[in-house]
Amino acid sequence: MEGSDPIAALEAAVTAVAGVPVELERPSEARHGDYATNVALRLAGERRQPPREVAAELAARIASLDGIAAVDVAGPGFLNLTVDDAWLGGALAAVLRAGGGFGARSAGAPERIQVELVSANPTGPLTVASARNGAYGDAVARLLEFAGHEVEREYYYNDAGAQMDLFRASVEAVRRGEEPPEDGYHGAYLAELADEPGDPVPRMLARIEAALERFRIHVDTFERQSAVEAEIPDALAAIETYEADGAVWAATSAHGDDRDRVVVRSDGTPTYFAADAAYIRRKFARGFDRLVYVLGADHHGYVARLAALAEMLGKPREAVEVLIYQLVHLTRGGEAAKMSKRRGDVVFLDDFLDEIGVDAARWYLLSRGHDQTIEIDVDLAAERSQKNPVYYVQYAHARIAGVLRNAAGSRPDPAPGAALATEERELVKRLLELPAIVREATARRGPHALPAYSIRVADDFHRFYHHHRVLGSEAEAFRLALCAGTRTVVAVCLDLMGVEAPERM
RNA sequence: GCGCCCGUAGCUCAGGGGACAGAGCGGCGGACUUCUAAUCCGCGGGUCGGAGGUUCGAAUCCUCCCGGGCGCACCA
Repeated sequence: MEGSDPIAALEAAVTAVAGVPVELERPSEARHGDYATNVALRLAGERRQPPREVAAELAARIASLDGIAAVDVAGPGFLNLTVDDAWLGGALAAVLRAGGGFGARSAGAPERIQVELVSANPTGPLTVASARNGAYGDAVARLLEFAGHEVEREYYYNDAGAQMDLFRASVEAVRRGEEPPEDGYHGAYLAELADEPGDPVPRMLARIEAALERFRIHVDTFERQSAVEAEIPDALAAIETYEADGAVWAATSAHGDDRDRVVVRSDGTPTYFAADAAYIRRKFARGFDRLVYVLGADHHGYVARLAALAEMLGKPREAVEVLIYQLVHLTRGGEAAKMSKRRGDVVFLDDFLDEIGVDAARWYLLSRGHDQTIEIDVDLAAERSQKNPVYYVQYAHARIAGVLRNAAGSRPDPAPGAALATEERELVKRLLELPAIVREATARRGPHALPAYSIRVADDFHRFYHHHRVLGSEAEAFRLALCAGTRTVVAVCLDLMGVEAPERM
């Protein structure tokens, strides 16, 4: 792993000198060197020595490390390291050797992980709210796979129960030429479902699956609520329950929940939470080490009760991970667009994709932290699609692909033949950030770091490209290697986001 | 009332203990005999919601307050 992460290797070398873990960061200012660490400031306290004194002592020893051109003590006691060109060349060689696996396999102990995503009931087409769930959940799944875990994507849906009865009744009403029930479903899609005979639910589900595939989300397994409900008695026997007020309760408050939850109503019917219990038990029985739920902010109350269920089933509560994303607010022409499925004025995923495209849609939905609500003016997103930064990044990839096509026959060589220019050094250093970016994005379940980082990569590449000729220059071999490394890094980022890396634009 | 999330540039948002706070869009002004100008370069733009606290050092951590979003079912 460290063999393909030059930064981690350098950090390990400096750590060996300092005696405590060292993290290198990239200073915002060029005069602060290539990499900086505050380790001397941290050590000063425990050594009861002035920080700059500690720094000076460490600097002398770090300066003799392989690849270090200079070490400066700055400010209150920062150590600013400058690496030499040969080190950067070696690092670039490591990127090229790793190829599409650069930054991958960071998981110490690979797990079997299930990511449950979208799980919208098939009572209508997917909306943009589900699109955020899907884009986010799928990106997290891709990150986990990239880290080396075995990941399965699952979609859970209701195929029986009151809402589905109402949905079927709404379709039936349309077939009879009547208005759907007052509290039923009303979209134009009902007419299409009514045109064909039989149960509309499987066809609605097929349409949803097709929309997800178009959105580049492949669901491995679909789980039906009716199948899960059949296992409710077994699940209730496996957890702590008691009777009170004529109902059966699960003792979730003993496991971190605010209160206990009813699992069987006083009329004898099980609650939705009873199905949750059966479902989570079934998931564990299928052999997953970790269960990831991707849920909207309106479900944040589930976190405690699902963890409680895991504990009651004898699993560590950390084995259930509930990822909460904030809601998507859509506006159209300044007016808030309604998101209820029972109204006709919703924005469906397919329409959204028609307007702004799959790449821009995925990029846009992933660009914000999942803890942040998103506001999208649908008209604006469509109108300004050319200005979406996704094209800026894709263009970098296409540009490189073009150069490499034209360079056919010419051999890349990551060893610098001459002193590297500023733009070349900056670009190499940028590429080397990928493993840390990916590790952190994975650990924090925050794929929004990827678009932010890939913009910086594209930025550094476009600047390099503008200032330096690749083909026919004296530095052609090195620059071709730099182009190849950049293409790899951009392609890895785009793939983790589910965005295409085009060869031409 | 209780719980979760969020207040950073005109707008949409990054940054989640370090050195003068960033990007995109929008505004203004420049650059193509060129491997792709979907590019590059420059200018302007900020009480990081407010007040305390911890720290050598706070947009970042803690407390309180203000403002916004979302939840607090024997619904699904």
